[in-house]
Amino acid sequence: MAGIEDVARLAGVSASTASRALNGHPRISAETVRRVAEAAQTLGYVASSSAYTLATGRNRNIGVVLPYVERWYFGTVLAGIDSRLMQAGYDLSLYNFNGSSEQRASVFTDFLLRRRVDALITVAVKLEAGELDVLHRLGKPVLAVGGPVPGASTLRIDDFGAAKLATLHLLSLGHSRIALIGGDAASEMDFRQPETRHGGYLEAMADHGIDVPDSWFFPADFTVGGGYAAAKTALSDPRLSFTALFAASDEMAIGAVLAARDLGMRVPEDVSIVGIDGHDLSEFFGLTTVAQAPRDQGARAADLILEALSGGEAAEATDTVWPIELVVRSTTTRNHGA
Amino acid sequence: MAGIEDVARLAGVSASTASRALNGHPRISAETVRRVAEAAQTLGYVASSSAYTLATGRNRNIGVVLPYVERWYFGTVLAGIDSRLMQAGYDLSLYNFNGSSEQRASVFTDFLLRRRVDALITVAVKLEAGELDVLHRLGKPVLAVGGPVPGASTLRIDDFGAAKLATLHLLSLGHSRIALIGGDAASEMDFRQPETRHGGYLEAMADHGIDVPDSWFFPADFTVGGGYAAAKTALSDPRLSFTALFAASDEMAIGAVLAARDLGMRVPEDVSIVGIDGHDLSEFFGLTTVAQAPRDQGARAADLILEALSGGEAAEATDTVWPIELVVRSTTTRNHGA
DNA sequence: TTGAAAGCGCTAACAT
DNA sequence: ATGTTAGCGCTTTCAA
Repeated sequence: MAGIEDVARLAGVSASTASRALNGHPRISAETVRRVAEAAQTLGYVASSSAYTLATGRNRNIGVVLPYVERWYFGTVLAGIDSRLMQAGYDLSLYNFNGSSEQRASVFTDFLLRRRVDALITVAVKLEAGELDVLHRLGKPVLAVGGPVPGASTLRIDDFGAAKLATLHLLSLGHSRIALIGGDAASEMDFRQPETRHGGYLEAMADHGIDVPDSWFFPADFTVGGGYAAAKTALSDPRLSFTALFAASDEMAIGAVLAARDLGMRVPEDVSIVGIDGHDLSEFFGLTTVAQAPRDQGARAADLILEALSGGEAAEATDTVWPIELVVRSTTTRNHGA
Repeated sequence: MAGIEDVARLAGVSASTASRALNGHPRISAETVRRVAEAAQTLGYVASSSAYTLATGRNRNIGVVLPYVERWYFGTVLAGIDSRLMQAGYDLSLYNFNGSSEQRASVFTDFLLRRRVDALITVAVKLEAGELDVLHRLGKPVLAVGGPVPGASTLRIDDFGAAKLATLHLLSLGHSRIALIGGDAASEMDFRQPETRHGGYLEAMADHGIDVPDSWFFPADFTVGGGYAAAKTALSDPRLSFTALFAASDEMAIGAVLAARDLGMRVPEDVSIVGIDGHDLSEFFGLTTVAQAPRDQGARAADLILEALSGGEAAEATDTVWPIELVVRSTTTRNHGA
C-alpha cells in the first residue's frame, strides 16, 4: 500500500509538504496542492488511521453505545447517525450491550479506554454513576440520545409529555379504565424511558381525578412478545374491564393489538390501544401513536456531536428537545360502554 | 491517562517487560506478571489502540458491511456478530450503505483503505468486480454472510433450496396458482437473495409441470410495506385468482397477510401465505416460514473470521452452509378450491 | 512556501 | 527473564 512518502516522491516534494497539501493547510502553492492530489489519486493513497491518530490525537471515529441493535428504535437511530457520520468522513464504532451486563461493563472498563473514539453517542441508556465517571475522565464529548444524562449534552423527546399526551387522548375519548403496559424490571435497568413514561401516564390520570391502582400496571420488556403477553393478562382478567390500553412503546402496542384479536376482541370497538414511537409498522396496524422520528434524531445527534468536536472544547452541555406528534389512526375510538 | 511507561515505573520494570507481561508473552517470571498486572490495574491502564496498531499492524477491530442496519435481518445478524466479537475483545466498525450508492462507493474507495480493520464481514451484499478488487488488494480475510462471494469465505443458507422448500410446501397442499412476491430492481442490485430465491420458486413450479407466466411475479422491496402493496395488487386482480402467495422474506409475507385481511380475505382459508427468514414477528402472525437463525449465523460468522485471523494467513476460502427449517404454522392450508 | 527532524505510545528485534 | 534501541506512518514544530 502506498504511504505518504510514495506520494511525496511522485509529486516531487517532501513528506511534510505532501501532508500539508493533503490536509488543506493554508500556505501551500496551488500548483503543489494539485500535483500532490494527483499523485495521491494515482497511487490510491489513503492515510493510515492509526498513524494519523497517533500523530494528531484525533480518530475521526465516533462510538455509539446502545443496548439492542436489532430492535427497530435503536437500529433506526443508528442508521440516522451513521449516514451523517459517513458523509462527514467519520468512522463509527458500535458498542452494543446485547442485553448483557457483562458486555455492558466491559464497554466502560475496557473498550472505551482504548481511545479509539473522539466522542460518544449513547442511545437511551441509563448511565450509572461509575459509567458517568469513566466518560468524564475520558474528557470526550458525550451526547445522550433519549437522555437526560447528568453533565452530558442530550437530544431527547419529552417522554413524560408523550406518555401524558397518549393517555390524555384516551381520556378525551371518554375512557377511564386505562391499563398501562410499561417497562419491567429489566428494562428499567437499561433505559430511561420506562419510568418517565409511566409518570406521564399517572399524571394524566391524576389530572382527571382517576386513582390508579397498582393492578392496572402490566410490566413487559418493550418487545411485541412482551406486549402481547401483558395485554393478554390485562384483557382476560374479568374483574378489571379495561376499555383502553396505553403501551409505552409501539412494539408493545402492536403485541397488544394482536393479543386483543386473539381474545376475540375488536380493536377499537371493544378496546382502544395507543402506543409511543411511530414505528414503521404502526401504519399497517392503524395504530394510534405519539410519533418521534428516530432516524432524523440520529442524524441530528451526529450533527451535534460533530459540532461539539469542531467547536471550542469547553462547550456547554446542551439539552435539545425533539418535537413529537400525536398521530390518530384506527386503534382508538370513543368509549361507548361508559 | 496512564501510559505503559507509568505502569512500568510503578511495577519497577522496563516498558518492554511491562508490555510483554501484559500481552502474555512466554518467558516472563510469574512474579513480574503479577506486579505489572497490579500496576496496570491501579492506574487503570489500557493500551492506546492506535499505538498498538501502528507497532503491530493489528487492529483488534473487525469491519461489518451491510446495506440496512435498521432492518430486522441485518440488525439481528449484526447483534450476533457483535456479541462474539466483544467477548473476544474485538471492536466493531460499522459500514452501513444506508441504501445509498454514494455511501456504498465511499466505503470501498475511502473508509476501508484506512486500514482500521483486520478483517471484514459482509452481510448479504452482492459485491461488484471493482469492490472485490479492493478487498483482494487489502489482503484481509473476508467472510460473506449470505454469500456467495467469489474468492471469499462464505456463510450462507441455501437460498435456492429454501425458496424451493417453501414453494413445494404450497404445492404439496394442492395449490398451483401461486404468486411470487420477490425482489424488485433496487433490491436486486443490493443483495444476492432475490434472484436466487426467485430461481428456487421457478424450479419447484417447473418440477410440478406448472408454467409460470411473468404476470405471477410481483416485485417488492423486502419491507412490510412493499409486501403489502405487492400482495394487494396480486390479490385484487380478478383474472389471476391466486390461492397462495410465496413471499421471498417474512417481512413481505407479513405485509401480504395484512393486505389479505384488508381485502376481506381470510388467511389461510382464502389464501395461503408462506415466507422465508424466521422473523421474530412470524410467530405472532402464525406465519408459515422457512426459518434461518440470523443471530446464530452472526455469532458463527464472528467465530469464523476470528479463526481466519488466528490461523495461518493463507487459509483456504471456506463455504459453510447453514441449515434451514420449514416451520408450518397457520397461514398455510390445503387448497379447497381446486 | 517548503524541508529536516522530532515525536505520538506502543511492540519487537537484538542484546545480555 | 529483562533492558536498550529502533521503528511502525503519519503530523507538526522549527528553520530556512
